[in-house]
Amino acid sequence: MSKSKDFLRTIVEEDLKSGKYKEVVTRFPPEPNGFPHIGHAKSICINFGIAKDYDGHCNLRMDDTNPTTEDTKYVEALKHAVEWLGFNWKDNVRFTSDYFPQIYNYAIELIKMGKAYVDSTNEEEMRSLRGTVTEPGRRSKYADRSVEENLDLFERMKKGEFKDGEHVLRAKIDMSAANMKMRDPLMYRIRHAHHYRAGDEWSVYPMYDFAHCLSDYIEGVSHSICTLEFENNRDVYNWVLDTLGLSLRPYQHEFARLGINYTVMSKRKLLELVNGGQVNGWDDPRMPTIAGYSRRGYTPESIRNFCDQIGIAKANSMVDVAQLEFCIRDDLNTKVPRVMCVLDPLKVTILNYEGTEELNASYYPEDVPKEGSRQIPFSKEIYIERDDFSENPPKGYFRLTPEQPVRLKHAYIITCKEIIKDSDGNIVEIKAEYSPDSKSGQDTSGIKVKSAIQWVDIKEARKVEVRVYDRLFKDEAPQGLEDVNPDSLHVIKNAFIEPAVITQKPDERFQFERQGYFYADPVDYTDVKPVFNKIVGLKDSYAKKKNTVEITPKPQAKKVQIDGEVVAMSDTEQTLFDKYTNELKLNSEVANTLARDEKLSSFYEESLATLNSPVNLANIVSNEVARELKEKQINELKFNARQIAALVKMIDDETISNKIAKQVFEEMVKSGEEPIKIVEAKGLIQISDPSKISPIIDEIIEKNPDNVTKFREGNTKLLGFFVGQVLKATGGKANPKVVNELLAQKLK
RNA sequence: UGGGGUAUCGCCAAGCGGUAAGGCAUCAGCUUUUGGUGCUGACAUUCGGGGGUUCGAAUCCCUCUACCCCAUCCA
Repeated sequence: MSKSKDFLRTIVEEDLKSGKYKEVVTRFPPEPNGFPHIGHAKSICINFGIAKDYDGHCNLRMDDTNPTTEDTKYVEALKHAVEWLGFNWKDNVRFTSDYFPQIYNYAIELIKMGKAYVDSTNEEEMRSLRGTVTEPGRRSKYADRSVEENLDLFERMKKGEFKDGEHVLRAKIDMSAANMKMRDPLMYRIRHAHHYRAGDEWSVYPMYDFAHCLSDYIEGVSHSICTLEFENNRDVYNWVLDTLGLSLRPYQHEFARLGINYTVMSKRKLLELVNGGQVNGWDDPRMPTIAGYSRRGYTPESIRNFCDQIGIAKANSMVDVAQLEFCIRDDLNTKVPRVMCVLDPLKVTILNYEGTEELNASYYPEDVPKEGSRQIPFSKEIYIERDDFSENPPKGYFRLTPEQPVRLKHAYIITCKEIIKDSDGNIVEIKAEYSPDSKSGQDTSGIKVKSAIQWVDIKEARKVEVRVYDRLFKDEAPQGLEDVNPDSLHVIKNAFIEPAVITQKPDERFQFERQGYFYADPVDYTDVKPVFNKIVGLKDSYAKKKNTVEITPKPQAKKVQIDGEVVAMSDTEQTLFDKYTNELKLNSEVANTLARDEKLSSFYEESLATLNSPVNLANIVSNEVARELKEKQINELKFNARQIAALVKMIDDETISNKIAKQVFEEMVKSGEEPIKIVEAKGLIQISDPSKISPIIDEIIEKNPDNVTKFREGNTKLLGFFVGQVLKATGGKANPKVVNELLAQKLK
């Protein structure tokens, strides 16, 4: 649990601490128009996870405002996905469609306020009136309709008096807004369609932008978490709630959606796979759907863990599928029984063995703290994996060869005596001999083997079907069907497994020793015809080494960045720039910053009138003041130019250090207090007396012997560490220049 | 092109002016009757590029670049 907090949890914590909300309420709000995939899992883990972490609650809400795409079967799949992942929603499942009456009333309220109007422009014209990203839009002629007319029209829209598309209800915001979403967004459209839940009651349906924020509000949601593509919609979200005067309301926060390499996540592309027959339905074990992972054998824990590991941020990213595979291996490693299964059988006859015996074997290796064992039948004729014998072994081969004995796991050591081939030269059988005194657990043979391999007794083994999956796409960032891997499914009809797996059924998931993790297919498995899905292979450093092709070292060409052209200065800016560099001796960068920004230059000039310290003044104005002026006007600032001059005066006098000056500045930004008062009140006067600083340094040096050694060994960047420690100990008041000098002497 | 975002190791990702966390992947070594697991170690003199401010910058300022989102009566 030492994991650092993500930005959402940081926000939630702050909001709880500040008392903005008493309780955190989140929601998972999918539209029930498709099957949930692992991207939904991320969202589920975030929303339910945050609610759980802060003792709040999370609702499951179907965002079902579009009657033409939604269906009950998706509602069920979504509910099941949340449950499968191990989360509980508060009370019943919510439906935006249940809020239709309330949402409708809010629309009426907006009309009455003159903030919404019925527009009867056709679709095409509306698009052209909306303008483009660079050109402002124009309002339609219907925007001036009276409140009464709007009310009347809207009611008749609801009653079903108009055809689809004849009218819409729009918010009256700003047709020239830079944010396209704010150009009088649509709030209602006419849809004469049957809603899977609301039936035929409604002829008008609210749009996402209107319904979502209100649904969040109605449910008392505090943190409305969604993906990055809704960033632009946030302004509408806020506009609706603010205009309606709804207080104690939710705020929207966005995170980056999940991408995994060799995988597609879009509903449309997933649907193409299903419809195109590339996979066998939504729950095909190769699909990145919850149903697919579940059928494949992934555990809810592993998916949750994965969502935890990848973190939450705002950068678009592509997670390596290896991270997911690690999670399922990691989970199953400590849980699942080990059994023996031969996928590609090669017959071995043990010439010197007669009769049969039962070998006792634990289901779990020593490092897994679980109990349980079974009997494994053993006799003269067994199967081993074809891969585990090599007539002409490559270097570093640990398994059975004509010269090299091998242990049969849980049984005896065997040695190859004869290789039987068919007329084509294919190996069909191995004749071997066993060492009677090499029995597992009581080996006195003294024979050293390099490896222990899995095997099954031919007579007692059960035939099983094993489905081995490879990644669905051959491209790391697949675009569509053209990138599908044609060999993503291998069905092995004649694999052989030890009988206890079928008769004892110690679990549903197994590790087939040395091969990977497998899952009894929940749909097709029967005792008569057992079917197993391969969940994931074991890590295989031998196969990896073998397959290592000399990858041509990429040319590592350091990417050259081309600098764009800087906009030329205007004449006035140029004059100012010249004055700053020539008369005031500012460096060109600072002069440039100041000269190009009218707010900054005027602020600077004003401060200069009070104090003749052009360079220091310029520095603080072009750096610190610039930050405050980015989104504000000068008259919105709590401090003024005279106060900045007073602050700089103290730096010039060496009353305070630059570091303290920044601290004082922060305070001025917040309170507008006089800098001198702040310095006095907080006792921030700089300590430059070496005799006061010296003992503190001694103490720090004494407390950090390791770092002192490292420093003396040449790790000079540690000087910063020591300076930091001393400054921390003095509340930032020590004169850093003095500290540096002293430190350099003492650490020598 | 206006606006809104984002850039830290091969892939994720912390970091909020004072020693560049952690996970995955990779590579070594030890352990091992799974070429698994476990353990140990290695793996960013540097944070998209360039400048500036500072004793000190991934963090503050300026500037450039690249990528993502927005002009559905979808969500």
